Amino acid sequence: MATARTPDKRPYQSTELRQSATIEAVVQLCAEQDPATLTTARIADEVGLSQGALFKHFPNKNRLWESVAGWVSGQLTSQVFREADRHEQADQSLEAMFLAHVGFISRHPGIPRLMLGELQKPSNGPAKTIVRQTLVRYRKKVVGLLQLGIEQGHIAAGIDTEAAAVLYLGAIQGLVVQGMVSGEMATLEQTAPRIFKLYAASFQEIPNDPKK
Amino acid sequence: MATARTPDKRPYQSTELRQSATIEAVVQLCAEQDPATLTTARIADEVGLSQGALFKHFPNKNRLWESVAGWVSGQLTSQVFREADRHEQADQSLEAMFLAHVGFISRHPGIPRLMLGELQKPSNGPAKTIVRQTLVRYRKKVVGLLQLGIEQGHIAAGIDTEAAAVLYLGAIQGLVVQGMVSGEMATLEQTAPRIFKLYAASFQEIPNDPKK
DNA sequence: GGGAAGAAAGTAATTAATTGCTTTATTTTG
DNA sequence: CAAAATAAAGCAATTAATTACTTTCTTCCC
Repeated sequence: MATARTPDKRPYQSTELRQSATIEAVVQLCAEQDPATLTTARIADEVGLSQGALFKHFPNKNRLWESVAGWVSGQLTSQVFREADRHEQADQSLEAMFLAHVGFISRHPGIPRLMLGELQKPSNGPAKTIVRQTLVRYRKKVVGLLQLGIEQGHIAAGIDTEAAAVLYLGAIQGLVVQGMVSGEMATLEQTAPRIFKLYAASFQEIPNDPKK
Repeated sequence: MATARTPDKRPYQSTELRQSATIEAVVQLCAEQDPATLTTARIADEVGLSQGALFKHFPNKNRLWESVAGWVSGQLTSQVFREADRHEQADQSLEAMFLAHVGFISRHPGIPRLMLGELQKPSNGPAKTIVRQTLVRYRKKVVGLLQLGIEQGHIAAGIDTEAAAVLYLGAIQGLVVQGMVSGEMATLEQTAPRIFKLYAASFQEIPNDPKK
């Protein structure tokens, strides 16, 4: 008798599709809610399922968080690193990475909350490990680019590359926190170039050589 | 018959003393536990009270968090700003602030978790407002010092002071996140000078004037 | 001063609500 | 109709807050 209540949405979907839809729903929800307070009921509601149905696609909540962390790590790494590989000069790669990273966050405002929330957990669960390894890999990439830039002669030779990598990630962090304080995550991309320009000034090869 | 079990501790204490003891216990606990998972029972246990007794001194949990946020704000502001006022040159003030801030965090490793945790909450409760206002005031202080430094001739004139203030806070953020990733909050003070040196290079007045 | 009177501070037990997760029942599909 | 997927109800555990009651400290009056 009663036909489908949501006509355009197929009521039954494969576990694979439900999983990716759930992960994206979590990322979406984190943009407006503290991840720690996210209940399975709220998540299920966002996907369009009942709370119990969620556990047909994920064995438990922890595994769901693990999947979310994996998705974030993969997306962030691929999108940012890809942008870096499109340039020859290391300093240009760094700038492209920076802007791509900020853009990614701007498109998914919940991700800083997600990653910071994981890092805050004292227990070394799988999700936290994924986030940590992602950051470690990211920092190594930055250090590598800085050293390449030194070899290319575009970055000052005597620079503290480890510190510069920390400051690089810190610049993004500061931008994000500033966005959280002001409540406007939308204007991030607007401010990002100004921050990077200043950051780059800290290791720029000073063209004070008036040999000619 | 049985005398006091803890001889040197008076069993009954004033609400005022219990309040400050509770606040410090929370700050202490945040160093090893996610603030969101802190229960009133755990806090009461740390203070040495029963769970119910806590509500003799705080009307509810929210007000307790509000008090904690106020304490953190006051301590951070007074300790860091005091250090800044001990120098004449603005660039020296900035460095002293930076190191004092890192030292304060190093002494209370739970505070970044506390502040970030509050900022992550979407609701604009009193505690979040306190944290936000503290950061806003902090940033204005940094901007003011940067402008003073420009007037004094120790900081490059054409600098983007707003961006430099964001990068200043970002440098601390990056240091903290780096500490959380590596799990060692103790080595913060050791790395801090390297980060600040690099940061300062981004706006240093370039002594490229070989007039003599 | 000393001793009731009462305020303040403590405990243990209980409450209502919420949580992650499980189980039962219903519906849809091939 | 049977298998598979979903929805709904239920469960054990945990939470902040309240209760009823006891113990300690303070105060005030004769």
